[in-house]
Amino acid sequence: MRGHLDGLILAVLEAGPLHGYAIIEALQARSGGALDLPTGTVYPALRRLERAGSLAGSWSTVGGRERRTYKLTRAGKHALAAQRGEWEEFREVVSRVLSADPWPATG
Amino acid sequence: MRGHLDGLILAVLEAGPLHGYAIIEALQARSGGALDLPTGTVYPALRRLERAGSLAGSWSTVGGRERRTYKLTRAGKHALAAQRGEWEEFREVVSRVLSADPWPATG
DNA sequence: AAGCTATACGTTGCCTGTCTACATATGCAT
DNA sequence: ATGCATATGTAGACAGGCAACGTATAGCTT
Repeated sequence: MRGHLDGLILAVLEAGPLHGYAIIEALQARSGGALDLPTGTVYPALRRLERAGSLAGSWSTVGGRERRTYKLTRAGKHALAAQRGEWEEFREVVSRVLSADPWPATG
Repeated sequence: MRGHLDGLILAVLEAGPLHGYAIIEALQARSGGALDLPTGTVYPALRRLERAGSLAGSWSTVGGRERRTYKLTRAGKHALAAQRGEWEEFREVVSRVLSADPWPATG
């Protein structure tokens, strides 16, 4: 996801807290199946976001299985807003350069 | 530029061959000043693209200064088309997930 | 002549993010 | 017992991007 993973994770947690496995499924669902991120990508990212203060994690046991549920912190919401802004800017710049007319100064 | 740099470089070379320094300036111009890429980013990328067969480089001397001018190869044009396709997909997925309604199933 | 800026090339070495592969454990169905 | 879905995680490799550094010429100013 080339540096945009953090934003995506924060975005799916905006609707409410989820645990890691559910986050992977949520990303899959929201992307229409396009995003199938391996645990080796997502779990470290969650740790990273927690360490950064964007997420708060807590353990619970559901049906004999251990779960670590993450929720957005206030800082996380700000981070999400920032990520959305940065994404818009990034998107615009890349789209502009990528689709620039190959004919310089036609008229 | 997180993995999209190659596409941007190929895109500015679509209009015609340029040397490294001019590529940096072209990216700056096309992005409205947003992109100010350091040489440590661009020159290795050019080498990489040449090694990959997307660019063909040639030396020349202009005004006593050495220049390495790069032009798109046929493979490079295909690579550019592929990059554009990938970008569209990437853009759609990220935009969708990032801007997904926080209210699941409103009605 | 000395110094500065713009032009033009490049490398080295670090940091970060991502992924593959591996490791662990439970519940449930067969 | 075997296998699958659920659920967590780590270790190690790899690649891209960047800051910092290094080299050199042309041209202008002082």
